[in-house]
Amino acid sequence: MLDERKTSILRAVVEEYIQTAQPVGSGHVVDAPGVSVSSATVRNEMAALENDGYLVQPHTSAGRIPTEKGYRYFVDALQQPVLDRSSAQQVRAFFDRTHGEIERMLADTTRLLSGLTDYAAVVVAPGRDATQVRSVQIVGLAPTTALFVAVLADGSVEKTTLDLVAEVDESALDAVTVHVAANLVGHPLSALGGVPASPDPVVESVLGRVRVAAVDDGADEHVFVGGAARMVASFEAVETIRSVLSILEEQLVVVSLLRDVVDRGLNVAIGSETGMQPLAECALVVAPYTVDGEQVGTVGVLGPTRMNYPQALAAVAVVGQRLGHRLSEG
Amino acid sequence: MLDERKTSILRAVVEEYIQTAQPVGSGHVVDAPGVSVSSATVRNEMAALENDGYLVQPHTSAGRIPTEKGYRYFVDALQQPVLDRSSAQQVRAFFDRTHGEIERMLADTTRLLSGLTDYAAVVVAPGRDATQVRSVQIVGLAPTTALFVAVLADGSVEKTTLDLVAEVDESALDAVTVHVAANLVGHPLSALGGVPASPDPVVESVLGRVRVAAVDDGADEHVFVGGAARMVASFEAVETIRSVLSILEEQLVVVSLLRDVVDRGLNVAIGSETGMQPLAECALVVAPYTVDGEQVGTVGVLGPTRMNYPQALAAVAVVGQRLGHRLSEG
DNA sequence: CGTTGGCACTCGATAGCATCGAGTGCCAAC
DNA sequence: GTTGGCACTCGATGCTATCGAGTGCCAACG
Repeated sequence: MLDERKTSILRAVVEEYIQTAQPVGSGHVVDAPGVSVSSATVRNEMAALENDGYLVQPHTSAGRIPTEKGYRYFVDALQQPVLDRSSAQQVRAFFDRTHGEIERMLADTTRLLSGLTDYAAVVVAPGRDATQVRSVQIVGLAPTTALFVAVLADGSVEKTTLDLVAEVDESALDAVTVHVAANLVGHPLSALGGVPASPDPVVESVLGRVRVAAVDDGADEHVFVGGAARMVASFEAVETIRSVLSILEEQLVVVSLLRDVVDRGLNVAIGSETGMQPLAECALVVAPYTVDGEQVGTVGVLGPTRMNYPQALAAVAVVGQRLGHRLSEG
Repeated sequence: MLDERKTSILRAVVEEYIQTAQPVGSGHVVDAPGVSVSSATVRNEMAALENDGYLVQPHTSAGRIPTEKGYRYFVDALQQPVLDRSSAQQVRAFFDRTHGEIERMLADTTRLLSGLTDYAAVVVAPGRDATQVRSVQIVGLAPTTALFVAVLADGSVEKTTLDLVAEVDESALDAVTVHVAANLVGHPLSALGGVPASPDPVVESVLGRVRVAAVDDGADEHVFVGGAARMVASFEAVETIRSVLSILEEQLVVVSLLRDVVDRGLNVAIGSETGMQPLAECALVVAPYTVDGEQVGTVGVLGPTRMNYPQALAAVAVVGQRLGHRLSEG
C-alpha cells in the first residue's frame, strides 16, 4: 500500500507522537531508520501521506499528527511485538505467585496489565459455558425467597435469587436441589434449561423459577476493570476523562464492546473503530484467552489513540496467554 | 462561637462558593438573609472571619473562599437537612422496585446515591458477623484444592479456596461439610474459629485449612463504588482526579477510611479530616445503616470540599435509612 | 526525474503592556 | 457600630510585537 520509505516516515511520526504528544515536523524524522533523505524530501512525502489520509496538521505550518488511518497502518505493519525483559519477568512472577479465588486473580490481572501499560485494563471472566457445574444447592432465605447456588469447576460461584410464588419448606427445596444436581452436575450451567420436568408439582414450580432466573442472568458476563486512574493521565480534557470513565463503569457496555471487537477479528480498535462515540480518542487492545483450547474470555487495555501499541500488544498477548495457561492447569 | 451575623455571612459565602466555585465578594453577600447591613460592614466582618481562619483570599483584593474550618462551621451549623421532593421520590421508587441479589442491590444503591448528588458514592456491605450462616458446603475442585462456600441469611455467599496438604476424596470433604455445618449453621461466619476439632484426622486437617482461610479473608469487607465519573466534573486538575481515583480503586483503603470516619463519630469529613493526603480537596459524607437495630454497614458520597453539603447529607441519611429498612425486612 | 538547499511564509506560543473591573482596606462622617 | 467614599490591588482580558518550529514551493543539481 505504501512504499518502504513512506512506511518508515509514518512509523517515525507515530512513534515520536506517541512519546511526546506533540505534532512531529519533518526535521525530527530525517534521522529515523529507513529515512536517509533530506528534510525537504520528507516534507514532500509527508504532504503525500497527508493527502492519503494518514496524517493531519493541527494547523498550517505545524508538524503532523497521525490519523486513525495512520495508526491503523502503523499497527498493521507491526511485526509481532515482544515484551521487554523486565515486564516479561513481572508477568511470570505474577502468575507463579497468584492463587486463590478466581475473581481475585482476575482482578489482580487487571492491576498487572494496567501496571505494565499505564492504561486501564479489563478482563472478561470465563463464560458460563466454559466450565462444568460441580455442585448445586438451593437454600431458603425467607418464606418465599430462596437462593440458587452453583459451584463451578473453575472455583467460581453463581447464584440467583428465586422469588417463589408460595411458601416452600426446606425439605421441598432439598428435593429440588437433588433433582437439579442430578441433572446438572458435570454439565455447563447453560444445561439448566434442559433439566427435565419433575413429577412433583411443588418441585416443578420451584424449577420453573430456576429456569427463568438462569435465562435472566445468563447474559451478564463478569468483567473486571482496573487501573482507570492510570489512564486518566493520558488525557488532558476533563470532559474526555469523564465520558471514558462513564463507559468503563457500565459492565454490560464493556463486555459487549470487547466481544464486538474480538468478533470482528481485531486485536486493536482505534478511535471510531470501537464503535462508541465517547471512545473517539481511545484505542483498545484485546486478546482472547483460551482454556483447554477454547476461547473463554478476553483481556484488554484501554488507552488514548496515541497509545504505545507495541508495548500494549505485547503485554496483552502475553498476559492473555499466561492467564489461559494458569486457568487450564486449574 | 460566631455571632449570628457572622454566621449568616459565612453561610452566604459557603453557599455561593459551592454554586459558583468563584471567590465571593462582599457585594454578593449583602442581600443574603440575616445580613441587612452595607457591603462595608460585610467587608469588616469578612476580614474578621479571615482572621479567625474561616475564610481565605486567593490573593489580595479578590473575594473570599471558605477554609476547611469554614466548611466545618457551616456544616455544624446546619439544621437537619431534608431531601427535596423529587429526590425523595426517586429514593422511594428505588427501594420499592429493587430486589434480587444483595450485591447487585448495593451496587445499584451507589448509582442511586451518585445520581442524587453528582458525586462518587460508596456502600460498605454488611459485615460478616451481621448475619447468620444458612448453609455450608465444601466442594473439591482439584485433587488438592477445595472450595469452602457459605450461604448467609442475607443472600450473600462467601467462599474461600482451600489449598489442601494432601489429596482428599469427596466423601471426606462431605464429612467435613457435615461437621462444619453442624457447628456453624445458625451462627455468624466468625464462629468458624470456634468449630470444635474433629476426631477424624483427615477431617481435622481440612478443618485447619478452613480456619486459617477464614481468618485471612475475615478482614476484607466488601465495598461498592459507583459514579466516580460524575465526581470527575467537580475538579479541574487532572492530577487531582488521578489521585482521587487511585484511592477509590483500593477497596481496603476505602473501607478503612469510612470506618475511621464513622468511628470518630463524624458524618462529614472535610479535606484533611479524611486523614488522606490525596483527598485534601475532597469531602466525604457518610451514614451508617442498621439492620435489626445494629450498625452493619456504611453509605457515603465523596466529592469536592465545595460540596453541596445539605443535599449530600440529606441524600446519604435517607438512603442509609432506607437501605437499612430494606435489608431488615429481608 | 527524484532529491535537495534555499527561502518566503504561516501561525501558535510567549512576552510585554495597557486597560478593565471586581473587590479590598481604610477613614471620616453619620 | 455602621456607612459611603475613595484610593489601591491584582487577576483577567486584549492588543501588539517577536520568536521559532515547521511548511510549501522552486530552482538547481546529479
